[in-house]
Amino acid sequence: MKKSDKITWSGCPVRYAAGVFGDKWCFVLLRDILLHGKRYYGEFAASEEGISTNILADRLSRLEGDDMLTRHVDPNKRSKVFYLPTRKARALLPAFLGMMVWSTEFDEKTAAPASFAKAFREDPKAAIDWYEAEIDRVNAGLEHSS
Amino acid sequence: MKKSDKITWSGCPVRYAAGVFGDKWCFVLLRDILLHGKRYYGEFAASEEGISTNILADRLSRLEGDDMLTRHVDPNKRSKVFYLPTRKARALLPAFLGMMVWSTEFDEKTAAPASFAKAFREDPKAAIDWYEAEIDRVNAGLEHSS
DNA sequence: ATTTTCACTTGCAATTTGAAAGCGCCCAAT
DNA sequence: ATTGGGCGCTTTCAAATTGCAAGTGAAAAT
Repeated sequence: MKKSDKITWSGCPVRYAAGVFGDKWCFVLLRDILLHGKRYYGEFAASEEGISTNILADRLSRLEGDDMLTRHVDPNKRSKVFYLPTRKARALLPAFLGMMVWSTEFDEKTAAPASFAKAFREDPKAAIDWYEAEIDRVNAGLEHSS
Repeated sequence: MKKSDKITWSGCPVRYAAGVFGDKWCFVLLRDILLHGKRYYGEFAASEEGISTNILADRLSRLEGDDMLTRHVDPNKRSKVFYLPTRKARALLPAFLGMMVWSTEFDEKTAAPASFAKAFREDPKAAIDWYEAEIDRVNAGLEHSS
């Protein structure tokens, strides 16, 4: 029985969000996909945080099961696999960027430039659109695939 | 050694956020404080999700250590304890409400009314201000205390 | 004085995590 | 045709975390 099977919580939006990505590694994976343009299993495995492969595989399949990612075998090199964010995952961008703004304000060691928070606060929609376009750009080379 | 001691991750805003509240129970506690007006230990312990008291105590002290909450003995009844959200915790409201909007869109079993998401999307600032005012109102009766 | 309330703490079994090794598939080179 | 890597997981097992239940000690109520 997987952890997610036990979470039968339903109704409360915060519980729902916690069930889907209220977990250190899901957080990091979604960041890599939504903000860092990563798509391949190997790219996730190589992340700075050093996720171990058993956890990585578990979280990827959980996110797939939650309709956040779709799994694809690379048609050009069928031993490689990539994951694309669904519309549902992409819709998290505003909340994710909101968290980033929060971190840049309260983490004294933040690596994010102040200009990011400023830009987001002045025109959130423009900032979101910029990241959306990035996601499209990264996906473009992949989404003709099975 | 506590879990938070090991997370020496610094720099990345998403990692920072994950370190502070990227955990099911921290999520739920912050929801109770920011959105449900809960302040007392006993109120958290009685939450629908059934957090066990050892975990509750651990998360409360972690959040206190992360400067999200301050702990206070109730001066009117010194065997009771309450926790107040700091400015840092309150600053999470926009991101939290953003997550709620996301959940109401993608959780088919959501209990949140569609009107909430609609209101937030039409005027995020007004929605945030409404919750801020609620927090002030709940705090008002408590914050003269030690 | 005694019991009850309340905020934790402790003990312990069960679950989850994480580092490392293993496995099977695909592809490239020989 | 065979071999050797690269790659995406899966397995193993010890260590860390969780969660239930019971316990503790201070403060209130009786």
